[in-house]
Amino acid sequence: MIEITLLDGTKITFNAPTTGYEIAMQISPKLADSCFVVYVNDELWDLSREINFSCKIQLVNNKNPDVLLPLLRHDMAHLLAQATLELFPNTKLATGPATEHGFFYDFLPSKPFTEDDLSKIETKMLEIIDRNEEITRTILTKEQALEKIKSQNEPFKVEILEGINAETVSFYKQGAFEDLCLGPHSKNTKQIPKSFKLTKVSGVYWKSDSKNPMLQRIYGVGFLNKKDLDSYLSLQAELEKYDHRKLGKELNLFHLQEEAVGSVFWHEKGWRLYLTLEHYLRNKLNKHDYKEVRTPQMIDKSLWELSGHWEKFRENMFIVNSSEDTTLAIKPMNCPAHVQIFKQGMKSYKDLPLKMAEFGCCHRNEPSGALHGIMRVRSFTQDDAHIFCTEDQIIEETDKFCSLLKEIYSEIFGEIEITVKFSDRPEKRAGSDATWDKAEESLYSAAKNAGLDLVINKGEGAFYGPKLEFAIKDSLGRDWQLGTFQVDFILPERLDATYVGSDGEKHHPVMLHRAILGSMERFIGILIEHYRGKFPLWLSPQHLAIATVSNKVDDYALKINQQFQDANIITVLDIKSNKINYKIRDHSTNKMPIIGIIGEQESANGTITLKFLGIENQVTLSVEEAINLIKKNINAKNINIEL
RNA sequence: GCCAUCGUAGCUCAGUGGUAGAGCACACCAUUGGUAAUGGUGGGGUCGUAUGUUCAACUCAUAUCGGUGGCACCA
Repeated sequence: MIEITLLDGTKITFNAPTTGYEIAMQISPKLADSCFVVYVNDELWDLSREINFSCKIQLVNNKNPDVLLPLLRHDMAHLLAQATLELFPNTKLATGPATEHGFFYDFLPSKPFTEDDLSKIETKMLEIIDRNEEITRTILTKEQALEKIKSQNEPFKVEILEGINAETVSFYKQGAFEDLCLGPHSKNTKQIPKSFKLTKVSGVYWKSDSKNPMLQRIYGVGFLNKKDLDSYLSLQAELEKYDHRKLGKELNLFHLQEEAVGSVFWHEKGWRLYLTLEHYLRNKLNKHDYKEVRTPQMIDKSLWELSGHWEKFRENMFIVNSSEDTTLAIKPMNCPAHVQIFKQGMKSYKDLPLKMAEFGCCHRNEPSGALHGIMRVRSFTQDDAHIFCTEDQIIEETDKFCSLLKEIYSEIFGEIEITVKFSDRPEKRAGSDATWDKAEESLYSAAKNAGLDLVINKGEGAFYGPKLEFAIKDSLGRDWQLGTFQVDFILPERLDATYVGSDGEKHHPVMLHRAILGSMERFIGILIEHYRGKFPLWLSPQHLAIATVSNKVDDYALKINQQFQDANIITVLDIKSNKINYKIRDHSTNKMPIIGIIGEQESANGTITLKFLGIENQVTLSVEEAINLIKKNINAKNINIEL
């Protein structure tokens, strides 16, 4: 006898093996119809799979969207593969899982898929849903499965199967399409909602390895219903408006052009933003014992050979042959140069920790496909610093860094979601296990101590030490690394940096590589998207537009413009002969935080009317009051204007 | 670098095998108007670049450069 316990504790008994579907039918045919899969003792099973033991079950229908959605997306992936094979029979299959918003399937097509093919495939997918094909599961031994797949001439499936460590494997079949798959799946194709859309086609390397042949991946997005799909699609369209490349052009912050691929032309407004950030950061560094330096842009090859970069990083370095016997490299990073400064003169343990900072301009010859607006460029400036310290100082320095970073991020962003990854020892590494134990432990506990939620990134550390990576999502959900903190036991030794310890002996210091913003370019890109171009007053490249109602008050406007400028307020004087309506629209669309309106009333009273971006109320103040109000908000780094 | 895709005026975009068009922006003229576009006139493009097919190429083909979406890369 089989006893089935339902979620509410109800027990149903069967004399023979049953299925999820039969159980649901016993409760009500309507329920059975609405269900997709069933939890059997916390494992998801197909409804048609035989249950031959007593267990706890939970039927899954669209009241369990978190469980159902990934399952349906997996159904959609199979549907995609089936449709593609029907249209292009010579296509070879790789894999096709569900993703965060949909699904994909990887194929080796006989002729490359183009975007035009997507709509054909999509139509075929809808057709298969209407055919209402039963989805069935069969179990084969590994040998049987291998024979089957080989007869189907599916080389990638063979490779997948060979990598599976199990005696039996499952296949799922719908119509003529059959796929090696763990499952579970819905009962039939009719159950798959028609709320999906094929979005893009991309080349992908088999097993994500660029040495392998390139397959083609077809991506789709999929949701429980049409409404969810539509709201996802319109949200994506909305978010595109906040792309930093679009806003950078619209707000006249910077541009890129093909004669300088991967390098930014900063326009006046973008550069003002850059300088504001740099100035802000420099003040922070001064308050935290950092010493700012400046190192050469081009350094002889011999130093890069010593540091190991010539061997490991040469592909990405720009090389300059300045004469027949001299080869210089434009620096791709600042660390070796900072070590050179450290090495000047004799250092004592009393000099440690020594924090050397540089707004270091680096060049890396990134692959063309990696470039992305100002977020990934070939010429960029790191807010770099290296902390030379003893092993015993790692914990405290990590702690100080984390709290400084948190302070800076919260001042700049206000509320923002940041993920912190902790990358520990990779397989290939330098240094002893004892050293790694110590480095990982100190970094981990210090980060925890600073209140950071850590995601463990197993084996992803640098070869010279563990690291913390601070990452953020852009407006379209892409992840970007900002800050970083890395423990390095290797470079000081390689470049022979030493200090004299209290024992009178020479020792190699530990080097902590750290950046808070990461690169100025990427950070500004993130900042543009985060604020959607509407920067807080203190970061805004311009503070106040002085707009006249008519040319009768030009003289007054000129006079007070000078007063604001004398108070270090960045103004734009607009005495053009446009109507005030036009001027307000113009400055508002350009995200000017404050518009100062000057008409005959203001001129007569020695006042200015301030209108704040996104705020209904406006105020009329004396020029002096207005200056104080603006200065107050700038100095307080308020995210929103406080009147 | 790889797969797909795109490249027309400063910007956003339309367009056709017979050497191009709109709106905004810009210039000039008129208007001096109090809270998100005042009206008129005008200038501006060898249609990314090169080669080819053709009587004729912005349109078709090939190559190349650059952008975009992914993949790989980001020590």
